[in-house]
This record gives sequence, structure tokens and C-alpha cells, in this order.
Amino acid sequence: MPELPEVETVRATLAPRWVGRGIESVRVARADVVRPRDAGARALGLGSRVADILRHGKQLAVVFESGLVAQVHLGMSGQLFVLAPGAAPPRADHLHLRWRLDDGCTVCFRDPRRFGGVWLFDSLDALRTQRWDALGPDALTIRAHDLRANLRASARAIKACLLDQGVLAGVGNIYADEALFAAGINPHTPARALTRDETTRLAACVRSVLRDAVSAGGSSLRDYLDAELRPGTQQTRFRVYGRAGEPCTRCARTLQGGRVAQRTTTHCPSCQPLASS
DNA sequence: CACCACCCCTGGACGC
DNA sequence: TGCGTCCAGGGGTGGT
Repeated sequence: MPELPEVETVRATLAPRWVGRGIESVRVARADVVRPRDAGARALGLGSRVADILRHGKQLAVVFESGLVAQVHLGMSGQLFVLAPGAAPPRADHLHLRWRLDDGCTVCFRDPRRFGGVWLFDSLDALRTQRWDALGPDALTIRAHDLRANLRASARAIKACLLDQGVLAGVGNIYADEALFAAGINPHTPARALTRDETTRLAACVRSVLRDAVSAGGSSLRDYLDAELRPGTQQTRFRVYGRAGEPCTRCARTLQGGRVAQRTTTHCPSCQPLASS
């Protein structure tokens, strides 16, 4: 379940190990995780160096000095990590892609559920116009004005809007519930019913919930590990996610579970009342 | 156009 | 123990 904080942690731990390094070989164990499937090794950086690793929302972009770009989605269970020379990965299965670097290290892409993958682009410009332009502003720095503009007069539940990457890029199910709890907003509230103050508060809560999670190295529930194979610790600090039936940490009332936009949703009936007033 | 249901996939939890 | 079933969810697609 990598969301923005996990992807940002992967970026931050991967960059010092990969940026500036040449790519000596690329091994594709499962061709269908790469799109287009028949792209050659050069499109995956062979013979070039990594110039930069960028992130927008939950997506990463590995920019090669050749100008080519590999966009990586971690999906649900994707991992991107570095192995020192001779080191063995924690698990050898589902290792779809390996980049051998000029310092002997190997960068591995592992993704058991294969909701993730690698998309290849001719340039950063192509990635932007074909992909990133359709995403909303990055959630880590979302401003109230932009959030309000993108919610507009939508009748959808606010939680569905937060999960929509075109509205806001980077929030997934965990941090949507956490941000709504922090803001005291009921997840079912139609977006257009939010007051100006509520939207402003929500934008601030999205930023702070994500910032806190980034500083904890993200949340590790099942598969998530950073590029150094370390788990995050934010999962111990969830206030609502995965806690339906347990007491609210603020008011002790029982947290209520449900579903919004096909996603398991937990909220506090007292701290997040439906009738916003 | 806006929105929603469905589907992709695997591992882990749970019931029998 | 082992087997079947359900569930987790990011994001694309196709239907309403």
C-alpha cells in the first residue's frame, strides 16, 4: 500500500545509491511489468547514468542522462531496493527487474501482486504531458486554494475526492482516513458541502499527516520497505485506519467502519459528525 | 461529463 | 495440516 509517504521514503533512500551511477546491465525477468513490453534495455537506462529520481504523488520517475525516463509505479506491493555486491534479497521471488550498477550494487524492482510496473518515456516532457499533467497537485504541498479549486462543486463524498489522483496526487486509503480524522470531517460529506474553513483545515491536515508519515519513514503493513530494506514506523500511530470497533484516541467512542468509494473506511462518529455545522 | 462498479493480482488471515 | 474463501487496494476501463 505505498502512498505518498512510502514512495517519498523510497525516493529519498534510493537517490543517494542510484543517482550518478552508470547502468552496466539490465535484467528483465518478467517482461509484462515493463510498458511498452518490447522496449529495449536502453530504454531502461542501459549504457547511461541516472541523472535524477523525481516523485509526483505516488509515482517515481528515474531520469537517465540519455534523456530517457522510466516511470515506476509501486502499485499495491511494489518494492524498489538496493543490494550491495553479493548481498541476497530478503526474498528471491517476484523479482521482475534488476539494474546492475557500476559500483557492483543492484537495484531491484519486486512486486508480488503486479499492480505496479515501469512505464518508459522518451523524455521528461513526454512523461509530463502524457501522465503527470493529468494528476492534481502533489499532496505533500497542497494549498487550500488549489484543493478548493479541484473539489469545485463536486457532489462526491470528500473521501472519494481525496483518493482521486486527478484532484490531489499521493493520498491513498490510509492517509485519506487519517487526514479526515485530523480535520474532523466525515468521509461521506459531499465535497461541495464543505465550508471554506473546512477545506482550508483539510488541506493543512493532509499536509501534516503526510509530513509526519514521511518523517517516520512511511507505514509498513505488509510488504513495504524502503530502498535500504528498512520498514517504516508510522503504522503504530494510526488514529483511525484499521481501528474500526476500537475506541477513538480523542473521545473514546467506538470507531465506526464502513465503505466509501469501494474502500474500507473508518471514522469517529463524534469527532467527525456528518452534519457539518 | 460525472461518477461508479468492476477488474487486475497475490499473500495472508480465517474457518472448517 | 491443509484446503477453500475472503479480503486488502491503486488505478485503468467500460458502463450508467
